[in-house]
Amino acid sequence: MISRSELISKCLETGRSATPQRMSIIDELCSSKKNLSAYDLRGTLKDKGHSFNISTIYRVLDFWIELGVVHKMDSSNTYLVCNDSHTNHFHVLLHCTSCKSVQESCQLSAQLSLPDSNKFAVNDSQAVEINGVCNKCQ
Amino acid sequence: MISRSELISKCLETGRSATPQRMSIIDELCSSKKNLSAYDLRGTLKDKGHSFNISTIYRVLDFWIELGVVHKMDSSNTYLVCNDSHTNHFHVLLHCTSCKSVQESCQLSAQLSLPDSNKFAVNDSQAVEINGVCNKCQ
DNA sequence: ATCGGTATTGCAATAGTATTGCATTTAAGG
DNA sequence: CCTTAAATGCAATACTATTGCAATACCGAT
Repeated sequence: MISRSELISKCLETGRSATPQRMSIIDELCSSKKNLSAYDLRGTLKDKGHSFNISTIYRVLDFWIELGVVHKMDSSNTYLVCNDSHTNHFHVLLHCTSCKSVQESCQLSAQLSLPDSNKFAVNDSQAVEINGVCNKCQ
Repeated sequence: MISRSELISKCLETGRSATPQRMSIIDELCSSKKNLSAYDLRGTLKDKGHSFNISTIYRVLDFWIELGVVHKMDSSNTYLVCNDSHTNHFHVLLHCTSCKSVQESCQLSAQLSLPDSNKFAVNDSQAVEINGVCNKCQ
């Protein structure tokens, strides 16, 4: 998982501030075992004494997405911290529809980034979601 | 594009009815040049004299998704008719973030369906979305 | 044709997700 | 410090989706 100092470096590199809100929210998402919705995140943070407006949550999530640190799972409207070293900005997330876990597949990532390159320019820093059943649940 | 009689056959095969609502909604989606949201669909149908409750729209869309005829684009909450012959139920949709067009990539579909098979069982009849810029927009 | 049971749809309330404009506060360099 | 651009708070609103129950339609058996 990405470290706190790496997160701060990423902010500075792009000339953005590592504000308390941004750090609280990413810390919470980093320490969560599972992906969370914006409202989930607001709830758990509120329980810990940090009350943020929902618009702040969304804006901060968008901020970390821009920096390539967070991915949104569109099929469930949840967010998760990208768990690799960010050398490859195209990720495949295997979402288990039974236990709801999400794992990244490096194998698939590598294959997907190559084909069709001259016909369709794949955007950076995106994640595709594939639904299925993980080996534990099979 | 799938024909009206094929659609009806699919209903009968699975013991479901091809009701007027189901046929109107799929007809509208078939004739649309682009993917539509549930509320878009309700709006265009209303303009043509068919007023359906929004819950009916959602239920009918779910019905066609179950039959593998419609895909949902989770990143934009829109729906589109699957434009191939349904021999392969795993589709990759290339979504142009510039012109919003969606095209299916058979090349990618074939690759994605194979790897990791013993570790992660990919669900049938799903579509993955990849954002990028199509060759027209480049 | 009619009946009866199941599937489907309508209704409208409600839940869940996300954005907006503007006021206020904070961060960070000079 | 002071300035100003960036970030956040607020709260209204828009957009997306689901629910429970009543009403209606479909369809096979009679």
